[in-house]
Order: sequence, then C-alpha cells, then structure tokens
Amino acid sequence: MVPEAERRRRRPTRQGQVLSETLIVETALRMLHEHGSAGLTARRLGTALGADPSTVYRYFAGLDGLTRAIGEELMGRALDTWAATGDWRADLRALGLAIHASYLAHPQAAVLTASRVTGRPREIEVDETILGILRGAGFTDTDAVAVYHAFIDLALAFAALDAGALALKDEARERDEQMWTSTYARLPGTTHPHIAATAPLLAERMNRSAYPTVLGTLLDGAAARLAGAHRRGRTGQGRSRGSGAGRADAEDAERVRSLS
Amino acid sequence: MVPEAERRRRRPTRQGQVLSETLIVETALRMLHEHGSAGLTARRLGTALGADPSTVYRYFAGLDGLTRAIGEELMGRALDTWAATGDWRADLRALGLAIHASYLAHPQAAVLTASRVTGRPREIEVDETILGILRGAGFTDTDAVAVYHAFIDLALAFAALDAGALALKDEARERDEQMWTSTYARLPGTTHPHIAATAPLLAERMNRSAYPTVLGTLLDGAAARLAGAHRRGRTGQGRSRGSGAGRADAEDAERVRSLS
DNA sequence: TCCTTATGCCAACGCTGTAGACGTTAAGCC
DNA sequence: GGCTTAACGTCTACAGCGTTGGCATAAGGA
Repeated sequence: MVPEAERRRRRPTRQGQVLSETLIVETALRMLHEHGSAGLTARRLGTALGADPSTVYRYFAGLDGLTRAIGEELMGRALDTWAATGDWRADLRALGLAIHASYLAHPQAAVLTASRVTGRPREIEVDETILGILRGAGFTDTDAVAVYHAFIDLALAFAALDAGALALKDEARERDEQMWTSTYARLPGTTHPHIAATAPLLAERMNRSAYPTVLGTLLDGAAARLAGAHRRGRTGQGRSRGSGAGRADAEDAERVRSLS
Repeated sequence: MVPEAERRRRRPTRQGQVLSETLIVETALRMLHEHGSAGLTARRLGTALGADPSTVYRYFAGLDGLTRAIGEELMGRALDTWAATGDWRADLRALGLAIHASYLAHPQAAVLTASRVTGRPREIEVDETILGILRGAGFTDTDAVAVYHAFIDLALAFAALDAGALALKDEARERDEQMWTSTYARLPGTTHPHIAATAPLLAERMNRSAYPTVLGTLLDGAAARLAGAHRRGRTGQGRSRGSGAGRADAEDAERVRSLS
C-alpha cells in the first residue's frame, strides 16, 4: 500500500482504467447508491472499476480504510457547498445543515461512515472553521469548545440516524414510515391515551428529521450563554442557571463516559 | 418460524439446551460483548447455544430479526431502571439518560440497533411515557409532539454515535481518543489558530459524550416554550421568537426530508 | 398409545474479505 | 533507444459468512 501522493507509475488496468484514490471513492459512492449500504463489496467494486478486486487493497487498508476515505469526501463536500457570511448564528446553522445534507445525499455511505472520526484534513478543516466562528463571535474558549462539541456531535449523530432511515430499501422504508399511521394510530385510547390523542400529529411529524429543530434549540442555548457572558462581563455577577450546561451536566457526562 | 407465545413443544438441543427467544437474545448480547459488533454470526451463535446455526432461524426472521429483538430488549431495560417523580423536566432528563446508558452498556449491540425503529411493545411503551410526561406538564399536543420527536431522536442518535466510539476494540479506541492530544494538539497555530488555541480544552472534552449537555439545552428550550405558551394563554399575545422551532425550522425539515 | 407436526439437524449454495505469489509494464537513468 | 527495477495489477486460494430445503425425531394433544 502506497500513499496517493507518492504514486508515480500509473499503470492502466487490463480493461484500460487508470486507477486513483478519488476514482475508487467515487465509484464506491455510486455503487452504494445502486446496491445499498451492504452492496459495497471488494468484488463488485473490482468489476465496476474494471480491475481485479484485490487491486483496491493497494490503495486502501482494507474496505475499512476505503470507508474512512468516503467519510472524508462527504465532509469535504459539505464544506464546499458552504460559505461564511459573518453572522455566527446563521453560519453555524448553514454549516450544520450542509453537513447533514451532504451525508444524507448518500445515505448508504453515511450509514457506514457518519459515526467514525477520521482525523483527516477536510474533517480538521471543518473543526477549525466551527471553532473560528465561535471564537470570532465572542465566546470564551471554554464556551466555544463546549458549543463546538455539542454542535459537531449533533450533526454527525443526526446524519447517522437519518441516513439509517433513508438507507433502507424503498419497500422497507415505506413500511417503516407507515408505522405511524398503521401501528401507532391504531393503539386504543384505553391502553395508550397519549399516543392515541396525538396520532395524527405524530404521523405528520415523525417521518421528518428532527435535526433542524434541535439545531435551532442548540443555537438558541448558545446565544443565551453568549448574552449571559457579556452581561457577566459588564456586571461582574456570577453565572445564572441558564443553558443547562453547568456542573451537573459535566458530572453526567463523566458518569456516562465511565459506563463502558 | 413460530411466534414465541405459541410455542408448545420445547425440545432440547442435542447438547441439552432448551431454547427460547430470550435465551437467544441474551446469548447474542454476551457474544457481542466478547467478540465485538461484527462478532455476531449465526454459526458462532449456534455453537454458543449448543445448537445448530440454522436453528436460530426458527426463532427469528434472519439475523436482522434477532437484531431488532435486541434493540427492543435494550429499550425495555432502560424503562425498567427508570421511575417517574412527577417533575417533568427531571423525569425526561432521567429517562433520556437511562436510554442512553442502556444502549451504551452494550455498545456493540447498540451500534447495530440504535438507529432502527422496531415498533415493538416496549418501544411503544417508552413513547407513550414520554408523551404522557409532556402532556401532563401542560404542553399543547402540538408542542408535546415536537418535543417528543426531538427528544427520542436525540437519545437514539447519541446512543448510536457514542456506542460507535465505545464499540471500537480497545486498541483502536485508545488511538481514537488520543487523536485530540496527538493529531489536533500538534497542529501549528499558523494554519489552525483556533484548534491550536483550544487544544487542551478539546483534549479534555472531546472524549466525553455531549449528550447530557445537549439534552439539557433541549429541555431548557422546551421549558421556555412551555412558559411562553402559558404567558400567551394569559395575555392572548402572539408567540415570541424563542425556541427556534418556528416556521423556518419546519421548512428546513421538509427540505431535508425531500433530499433522499 | 397413536398421530401430527413443531422443531432441531444436516448438507449445500453462493457469497464474502483478504493474503501471498506471480508476472507485466511503466518510469528513470544512461 | 535500451536496460533495470520495482510498482502495481492479476491470479489463486482459504476460511468463513447468511440462508435455505429436506429430513429425522420426539413432544404433546387425543
């Protein structure tokens, strides 16, 4: 296995294809679209590329390495469709939606990659951008990191969740989506009063992503914290209850972490 | 395949095991712990059960059916460790953390199931409980459904994301966790000023789950909306900007949905 | 005790990811 | 232009996978 940058001899395949990392990644994305998230196999990828299956292993450390490269590509695409305006709130919202949308444009790929951290260049670029927006907006470093953490994990988590729903093959997805009008809407009010009372609302809402809503709430919370910090800065007063990211949450986070 | 409730003839395995859905689910959970999230195979499960691999197919519709049953089991366990107090905010927080914790107690299983909706009894029970808490707290049906949607998807999304990190085998996880002290902390301030400036804070924070923080923010937003609704109820005034779940978000959600 | 059929077992099919040896051919140098 | 060298595509093989259909058998109702 040789890193892409050091490749010198580009020798065509028996069928005439000249391979490269990006060609393989793009072919893999197309295959994921056509054959579903379980349809990315070395052999199929080989035939699609006009090359022997094992050739892929000269470019990536197993299919897992290819998967990480795909994630990096999706992150890069998100960044490319986004442009800063200077309004931190609008910029973060747009960036979050861009990441989410970029992954959901390839749900079958997103399922495989959204919960992996690659640490590759474009991903780092996104992180740097987010931190820059927050620090530029006047957040303290501590707050900026806290909001960044919540922001990026929220985007990835919802990308993975929503991609999972979209990645189901049509038939299965239809069945899943109809669950709110079939299973849930038919529960009797005697045993499930609250579901029964809200069934139409549920059917209308549950097949959409909750991400935009939650993202809005998160940014509201961040804005409140920013305002609070400014107020404290002027008055020298202690922090208010506010955003719910205080001591108790840190303890929860620690507890959660040590669960494994 | 016969539903568990109608099973009459319980015939022991050649090795003496008497099978049942719950025995299989529990064995599968144990195997996931021992062999990782890719370690649940029909053949291995068979040997672990002291039975032929194909026997599992008499109890579940393929490994996929087994997977859904595992998800249902985890959801049930979350509900069992939780008790209502009457304080809607505390109750929701505790329930969210319980779901998150239940999945993270079996990260390898959570990876497989957290983004699947099963529509099975214990899952419905959780949904009914959440809606009950919200409607009991005085939310309108519309608001209750909106908060419910955000709440449950948030819990599942973070369960999946955090489980993904925990499910990596020790060696890989350690490498992942050290990325914040190795890769990120070493980026030069000239190219990545914001990451460089916050590197210690990042290293301290990024290996914990952001879920408790985000959950807190979500509940804060919900509380604000509840207070706003009450105020509107008294004064008859229109809704304020507030929680960020207004018209614009609904449009975003629709846009996102039609992406596929 | 007998009959039915649920249920466990077996064998087989067509896949999978990946390792290692092999041979061809492009690149770099003179 | 010709030579050398090793990068890179190809071939072969292995061990394992999910799943299915047929078969034997024993459990439970009569």
